[in-house]
Amino acid sequence: MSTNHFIAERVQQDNESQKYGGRVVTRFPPEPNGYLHMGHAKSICLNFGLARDFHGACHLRMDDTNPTTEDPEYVEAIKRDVRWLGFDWADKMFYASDYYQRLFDIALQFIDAGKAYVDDLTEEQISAHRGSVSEAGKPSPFRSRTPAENRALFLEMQSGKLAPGSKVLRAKGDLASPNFKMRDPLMYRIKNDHHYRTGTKWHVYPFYDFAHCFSDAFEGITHSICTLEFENNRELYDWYLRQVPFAGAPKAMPEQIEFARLNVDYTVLSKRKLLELVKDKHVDGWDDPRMPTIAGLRRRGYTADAIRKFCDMIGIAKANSLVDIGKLEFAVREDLEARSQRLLCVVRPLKVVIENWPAGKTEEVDAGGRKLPMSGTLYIERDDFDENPPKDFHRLKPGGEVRLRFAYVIKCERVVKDASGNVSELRCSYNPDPAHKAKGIVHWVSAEHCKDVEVRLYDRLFKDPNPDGGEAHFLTHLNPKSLEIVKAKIEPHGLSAEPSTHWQFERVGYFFADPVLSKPNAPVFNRSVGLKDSWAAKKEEPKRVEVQKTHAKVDKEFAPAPTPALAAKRDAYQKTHGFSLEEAVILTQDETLNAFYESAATKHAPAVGRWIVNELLRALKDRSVTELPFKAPDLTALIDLIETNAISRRAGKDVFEVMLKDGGVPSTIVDKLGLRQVSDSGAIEKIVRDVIAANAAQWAKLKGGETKLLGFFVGQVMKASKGQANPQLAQSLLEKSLK
RNA sequence: UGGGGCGUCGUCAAGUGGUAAGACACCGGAUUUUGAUUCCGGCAUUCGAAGGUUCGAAUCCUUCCGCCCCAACCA
Repeated sequence: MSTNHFIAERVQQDNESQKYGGRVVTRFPPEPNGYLHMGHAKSICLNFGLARDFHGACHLRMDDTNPTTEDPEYVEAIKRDVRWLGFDWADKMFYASDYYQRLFDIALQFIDAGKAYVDDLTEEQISAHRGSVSEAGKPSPFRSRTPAENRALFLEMQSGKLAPGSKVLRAKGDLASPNFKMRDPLMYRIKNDHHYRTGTKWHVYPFYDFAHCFSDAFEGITHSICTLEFENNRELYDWYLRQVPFAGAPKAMPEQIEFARLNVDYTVLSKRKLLELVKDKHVDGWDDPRMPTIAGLRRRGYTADAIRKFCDMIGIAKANSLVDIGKLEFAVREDLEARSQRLLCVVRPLKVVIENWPAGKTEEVDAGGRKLPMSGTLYIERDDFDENPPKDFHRLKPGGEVRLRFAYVIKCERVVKDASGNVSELRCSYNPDPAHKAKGIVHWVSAEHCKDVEVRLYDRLFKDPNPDGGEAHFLTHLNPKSLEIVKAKIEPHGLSAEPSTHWQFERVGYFFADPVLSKPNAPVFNRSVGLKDSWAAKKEEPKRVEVQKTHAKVDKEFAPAPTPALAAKRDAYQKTHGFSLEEAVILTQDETLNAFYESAATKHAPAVGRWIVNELLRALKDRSVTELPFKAPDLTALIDLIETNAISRRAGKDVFEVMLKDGGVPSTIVDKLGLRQVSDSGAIEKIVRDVIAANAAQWAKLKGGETKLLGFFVGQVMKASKGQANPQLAQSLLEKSLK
């Protein structure tokens, strides 16, 4: 797993700052309510990969807080799949259900502290009370119950005597928060179902948000990585943790980091949908080779190495994306290419009789180490013969020649057809000279010696690249031809294939001896993936739609100035200092910023204004200018240094960074940093010469006409001078040297 | 409509003011008794759009556009 993504970077930073004392603990937290799929593989590779690369640990935790949907079968499947993918959680196997008591105690703490209450509202009422995007939530009439009352009620919820849905425990959040997750989140619900691990001990079960953050904290997780849809939950994650005096909080609290979940075209990756496929028998179980589950891929013949390679290829980022399934297939082919023994197998046989073959003769031909029996009657692939072939067809055609792989060249003398006009047999002759050349090669088996074998040709489960995407239900996109079972003719050696072994059927694809369907001497082969077929691609007509980009011009809209006085200034600034409308708008958008500008603009007003618009705003983000460690006159002084050419603008930015961080007087900072603009052409000329010498190859390219390299050279000169050179001067000297 | 995110090649994805990485796909060409593999070469004058700041912008500022997520007693 490569570790150059933003999450690894965050972990690295935390290590450097010693936020967790150098500890790195991640976790993979599946809920045992279904089988793991490719999306989980991405998360597993990420979490275990991080732990490995940073010498930390990755916990495997069953996030089992819902007795209704969970099952021990899934726990076993999950463990098997993680292990198969090549990861080891050592002794770090955990269950959220083991934390029920601790979680319950924390809930009691919330209650006693007046931070949680038992609510009798119905589900619909709670929803209605939550408010909307434009209005705050309304408090539940039960929000003001006393801690004692809430405690008694919560204990009663746990007694088992209450009906599910009759009461919930809620945290007192912020009903006015723009984040719905904060509007009195639910902590516990009543469920009287049997739990697969705790049986009937519990009648209240914690919700995800409440259980997950504390589970992480209990285990000392440092980086709690989840998918994008939990971004809104992060505020609540942090909030819950801060409410309880806890080891590490708030400084070393686990941090939740989100990344984009995996989407792959021509398939679905949601446990709910996969469960539907299994339950409604659209596939043959969770490990059906058409399923994108780890178990399905494994049975299809995909390897753990290939899946890990695929996860490496797609990277980790925050943009929603739909990955081309071809990438997975590439990873699979690459891996299988190296590890598969070769076999000759004719999937759709066409009989070939070699008329000049000596009657009754069997010859053993050498096929790279193994022997292949050859006789006068053969099978070749139906697709390898075409009566009316397209241009560049290298295979068999009437009167044409083709080489039998590892054997002789044959020539098609006659085509035999059945009553309905279908080609039933080819009459051929062979050329006994093994050195005789032919353009194409074809695989074959001897009719007399070959064996019948069951081959399962799997194709993508859905016809549509994005079965989840459109209006239609995903099942309507099911590919009716996702499985074709054929009886193939295989060379005798093929029968010895042990279950779970990988093979390449030459010119056809990679196949896997099915671990459950195969019998001794009767393997069943699953097609893992076909060979890359550039001939098939060539036959298809090119289809490429040019997308015309539209360059629409947009008019800017600005909010009116907050006060008439500011509105007046807005006009005045444009007239007196030559500001554009948008610059004037920014400088008059609020009183404080405007006051800051006014008191800084005692000199070089346009430059001061532009600096505020383009530099200060970036540094400010959501802060106010009053929080800055320096005052308006300091900014004036900085601009003065730049405008009078005492320092370069580039150096001015460095000074500004220091001011932002520690405050201080610009001229003092300039002295401390040793920044004085170098406008002496002799000094710059020397730097220019050095830079040219050090980058001879690029210089040659620039001389050759790659003008964009000029910027690169200016940059190098700036760097060499520590930002002190006058860039215009540097550029003109470079241009002069160019001639 | 409030909030949280995200827009870089057909598809993923680096890039953090100084030459637009890499991979898949695609297109050549070489080698080949698998139209596979391997090898070599080509593939973003431009980063959602438009303006601006700067010697220099994918990166900083402004406005606009598009997509995803959030008002589950699921996780």
